[in-house]
Amino acid sequence: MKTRFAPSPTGYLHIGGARTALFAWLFAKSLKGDCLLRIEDTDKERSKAEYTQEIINSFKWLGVEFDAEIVYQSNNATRYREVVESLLANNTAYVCKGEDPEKDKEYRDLKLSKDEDTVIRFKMPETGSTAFEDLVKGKIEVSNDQLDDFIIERSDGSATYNFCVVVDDIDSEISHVIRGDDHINNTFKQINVFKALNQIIPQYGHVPMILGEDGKRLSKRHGALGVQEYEALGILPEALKNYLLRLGWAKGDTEIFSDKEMTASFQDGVMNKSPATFSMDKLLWFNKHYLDQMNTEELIQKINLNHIDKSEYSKMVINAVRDRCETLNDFSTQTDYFFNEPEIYDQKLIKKHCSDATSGYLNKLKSSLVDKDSWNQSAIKEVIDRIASDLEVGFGKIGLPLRLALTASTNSPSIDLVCEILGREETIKRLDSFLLFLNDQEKDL
RNA sequence: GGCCCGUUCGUCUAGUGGUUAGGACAUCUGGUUUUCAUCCAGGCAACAGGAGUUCGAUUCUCCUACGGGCUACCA
Repeated sequence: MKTRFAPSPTGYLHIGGARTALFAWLFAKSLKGDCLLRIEDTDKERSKAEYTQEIINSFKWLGVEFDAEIVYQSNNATRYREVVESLLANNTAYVCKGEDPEKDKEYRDLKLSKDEDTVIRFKMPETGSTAFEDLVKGKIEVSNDQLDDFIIERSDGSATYNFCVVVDDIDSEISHVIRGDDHINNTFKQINVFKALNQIIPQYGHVPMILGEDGKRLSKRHGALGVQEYEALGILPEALKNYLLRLGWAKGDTEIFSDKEMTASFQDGVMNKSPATFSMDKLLWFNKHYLDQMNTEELIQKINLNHIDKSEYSKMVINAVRDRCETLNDFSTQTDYFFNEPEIYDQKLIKKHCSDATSGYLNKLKSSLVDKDSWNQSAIKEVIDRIASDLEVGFGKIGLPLRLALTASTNSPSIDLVCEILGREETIKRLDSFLLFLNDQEKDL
């Protein structure tokens, strides 16, 4: 069996297209079949080669690998011409002059010759109905009088979408067409072309669309981000894939599916018939899950930050902050102060956590830290605890200013751990800078 | 307008002719905690509406409402 995904290169690959592709691909892979990528670039005005490249890159990143060569419809013009001729020959298509849509059918048996003022229309059956058994929606049927004689070849001699699709599906021997349900109405037209050509009609499965967080259909101009933008946001491909899979497909209550599990269980799950609303929150939850699973080396490689390398120091830093990161990008701000001394302190935080007494506390702490014989998390905690109880204040009166001094933030791992990782020298140095800063502040007041 | 598709907690969904209608995300509460997180425990919350079939419908049928799609010399 063989499926295909057929985007038109008129923009980047957005999340909806990616999901449809994922379903088509998974459907094929779960049945040990092939899935083809076909670029539908018959619209010369809007199709761009750079979009094609972007689409290809997006799939590469996602880990969706298509089989065989990419098919470009723009390469098939002669083939389409040939098939149009055969339709003309067996009288299932006709040349039409068509200024008036009402009168199109009057040209059906006129057998005009083609020129630059005419198009070629498909001769749709006028009675009966066209029906098919959809893989996800069940039986779908429409009366043929609803279908019109659509154009298959433009006046410039180029073929149109609903016709090209059929020719390519035949030539590529596509057995199953998995696509968005916005194509349901096209299916009726296409089925009739298959019939006119005397070819086997593939099986169709129409998957529902994705809606934006506001409930409106997701589109390029309506909040749909490109796959590459999720990458830029620090989303892992496995997280996006897993999330997309669960958006519209389910196998019981299971949420997490590895690549292998996806293909293994795809046929056992159920595809939903209704459109689903995209949720960034849930995507982020999947992302955190896959981030948690990753070992430190892998993580360092994926984070791809200049200051993070394979050193023990980097590893300590990563492991210290990973709990509070849900995207790859979060590691940037979360690790920054381990590599760069804070330069400015937030006034609001200073006001909130520091008082006149703070300098005194911190000076005491500093001298104890300087004298402390060992330098590790528990030893440092001991020192802070002791000073706090000597001074008869809570841990926060000392710990919070210390955190500010070292990280310029109120969001960091345990402060004793931060001290340990930073090292004694750096810790004292930052403490000194902060003390100086506090001193200057008092003068200003 | 015509045609096609759809409708279970706020969101993603499971599920069945008889269930306390289950899980996940979000949210709320509590616990752990030196901050922020993480983590753990618990709570709130749904079968669109109306007929019909049936001993019984969330489940089957029809209608209505609402949502989406198509209706191009776009794909």
